[in-house]
Amino acid sequence: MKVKGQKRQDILKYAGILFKDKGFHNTKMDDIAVAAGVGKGTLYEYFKSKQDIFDEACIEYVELTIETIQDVSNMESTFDEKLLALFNVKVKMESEFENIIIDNVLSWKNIMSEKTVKTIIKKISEIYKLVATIIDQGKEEGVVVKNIPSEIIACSIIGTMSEYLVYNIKNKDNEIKENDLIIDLLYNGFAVK
Amino acid sequence: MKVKGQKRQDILKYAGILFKDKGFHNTKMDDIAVAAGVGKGTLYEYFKSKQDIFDEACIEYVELTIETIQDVSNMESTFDEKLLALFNVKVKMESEFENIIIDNVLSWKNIMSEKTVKTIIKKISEIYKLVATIIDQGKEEGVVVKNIPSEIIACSIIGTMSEYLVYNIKNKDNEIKENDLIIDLLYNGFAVK
Amino acid sequence: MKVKGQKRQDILKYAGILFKDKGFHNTKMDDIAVAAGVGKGTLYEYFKSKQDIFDEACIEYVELTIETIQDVSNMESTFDEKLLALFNVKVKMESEFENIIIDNVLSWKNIMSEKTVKTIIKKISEIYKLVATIIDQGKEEGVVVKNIPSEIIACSIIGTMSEYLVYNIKNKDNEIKENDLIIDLLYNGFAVK
Amino acid sequence: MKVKGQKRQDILKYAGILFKDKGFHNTKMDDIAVAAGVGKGTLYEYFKSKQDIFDEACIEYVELTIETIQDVSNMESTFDEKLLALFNVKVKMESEFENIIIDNVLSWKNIMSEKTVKTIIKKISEIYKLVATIIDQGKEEGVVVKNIPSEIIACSIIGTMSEYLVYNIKNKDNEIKENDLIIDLLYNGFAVK
DNA sequence: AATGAATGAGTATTCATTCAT
DNA sequence: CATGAATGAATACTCATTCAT
Repeated sequence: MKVKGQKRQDILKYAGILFKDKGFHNTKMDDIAVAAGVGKGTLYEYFKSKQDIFDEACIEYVELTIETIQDVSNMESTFDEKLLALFNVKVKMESEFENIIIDNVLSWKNIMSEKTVKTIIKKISEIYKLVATIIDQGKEEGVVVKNIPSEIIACSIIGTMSEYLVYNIKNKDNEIKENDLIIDLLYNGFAVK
Repeated sequence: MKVKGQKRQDILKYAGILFKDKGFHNTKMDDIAVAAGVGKGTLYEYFKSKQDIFDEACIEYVELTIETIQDVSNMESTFDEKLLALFNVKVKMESEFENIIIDNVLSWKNIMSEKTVKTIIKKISEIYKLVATIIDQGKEEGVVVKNIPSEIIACSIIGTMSEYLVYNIKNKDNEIKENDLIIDLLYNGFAVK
Repeated sequence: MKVKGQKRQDILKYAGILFKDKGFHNTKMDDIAVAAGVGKGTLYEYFKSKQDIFDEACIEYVELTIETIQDVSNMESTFDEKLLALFNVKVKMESEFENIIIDNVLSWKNIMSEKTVKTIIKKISEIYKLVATIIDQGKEEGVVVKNIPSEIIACSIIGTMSEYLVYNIKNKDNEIKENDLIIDLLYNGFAVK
Repeated sequence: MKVKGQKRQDILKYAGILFKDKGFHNTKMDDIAVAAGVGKGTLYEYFKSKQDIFDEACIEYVELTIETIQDVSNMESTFDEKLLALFNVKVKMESEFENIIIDNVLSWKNIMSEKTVKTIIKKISEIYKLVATIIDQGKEEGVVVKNIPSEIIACSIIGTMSEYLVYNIKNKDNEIKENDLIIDLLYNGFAVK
């Protein structure tokens, strides 16, 4: 079983798209083979099983997410700018793979192998840490309160972001601007001052 | 002295639990029959198909959620108390059926029938409206800012709640208290004043 | 298990109609119960099984056929008239129960019980004998050749009749008249004299 | 060195035998797979469904019948010889597949697909035409009367043949000889001259 | 006697996986 | 390396039969 190579990447890429569109059980090995432009037998040259492809595709996706957030984190920008970038990057991500993995690792535990679930949970905590890093920058810049742990703030940001995207599902293309109320809400909360 | 329709309710109840635990495709009709304590054929006396059971179980769950939130909304309490209740009620709900439905209506579109997806989307907007009603009360009480639409605030609350539960997944039994930082975050945001 | 009674007759009658219209396997016990206007359980008060109903209905039908031919045989008529009557009676019979039984006892052996097949084969030979009796009358009248056994002539008559009905399937209502070519054929054959 | 399509032919052949022996509903896909010496899944590589196999097997059989009769028609023989050949060929056919199809296209309409029924009815009319051609030859030879349409004479011949075979069911191997009474009957009828 | 709700044995079909070429 | 024809385990659903009322 080969572990590297362009063909392997192709399979993962097209399988990922199909899993996203049709779910695990409605995606057939035939579909994947056709989409990836290889013979059905070839899938088994690169992967042990359908399960295996699914697991790898999920990990692949999470890693892509991490890279994207890493990119945001690495930007030469203020906290404010990065927060906005995070929102808008998330929009793009969501529209590519929806939230079947990140938001549902736990519901999907019966599809992913135990081992992959663990891998992904670990990777998700990386995402939290990355977002927390960005928040730490905000604290250093003096725009974020210091008395709340960054990871809890990350919770609020990621959760609000996700929910807002569902709420706004129809206007997927809309970019979030810095003066959007949802941003104001994150910064200032809803309490009357 | 069985109540008429009791058997139907039993089937829905146990099917719901199984779907939640193992997903649609990994739940077999046999499993449901055994769990509900009826013969396999009996399932088809009450439901047209497995699909039908799934759809009804989902609707049932969403309706249960609505009722629960309705109860919170109907409480003779301040906004502050209701918000806390919402958090803690959500904890209990989640631990019973996770969020496979609400958060994923759109990803599940290939499992639920088109008709049921529409029904559920309508019902979810009821949830938003109910939460918005609670927020309106907060506005009347003068504790919630009036310049942000209640539904957007609902987004922030529901999203933060969901994410916080995932973050806190290991300590499921922990009740959220009024002085929890996550509540502070919702009220005041993370901006330095 | 009751063996007599109007309700039993009703069941047989409606079951016969359904078997004829839809075949054995496509006729459900539910259908029979509804058609006969009784409860499903009641069918089992009068019959051991679906198989049993089918067998009895077949026998019933063959007996009806025999009675009909008996009636023709008993007519106060010449051979010529009886032959014509036979043709036209057959038309009516066919249109009521097609030829699923008489013509196919052997093909249906897997549906009818062995015992019923034997019963019916015996009854069919009665039909042959009845037709032979009519032919004997023709011999006595001096219109039918005496050197061919009546049962072989019966073969020719019954076979030609059946096939002609299939050939003429579209004009079911057409009565065969004494000057029809098919009758001429039976009397005189196709050889040039 | 298997011929392309050989496996498909095998399936059809063995399915045909089973359908003939046990009927449509009593022939299981498992039976066909075992009889044809292939895996159950393989059946679905070559046919869409059980229905499809049945339909094709029926058509196959009718085509075989047509070919056989065509062969008789093509013989370099007199009408008398061909008529005899027809009788004896029919014996062999019958003993291989009985008459479940030809005689019953109409009763079977709920088993065969509508499309196949139409196909077969068309093919059966070919059989009539073929037999009529043979009769035409008889007319040319001056041994068959010219005032009766050949297709009606075909009716008489085919019907008498079928019925005689049922009558003679026990002595299947007996060949019909030119001086058999049944042949005399067809040529000269039963009328006293 | 009459019923019909409950049942579970029985079957067509699907699809991940194998392996000869 | 690559393939896809062949496979059979697995499963939703049907319907004759039973039996408590």
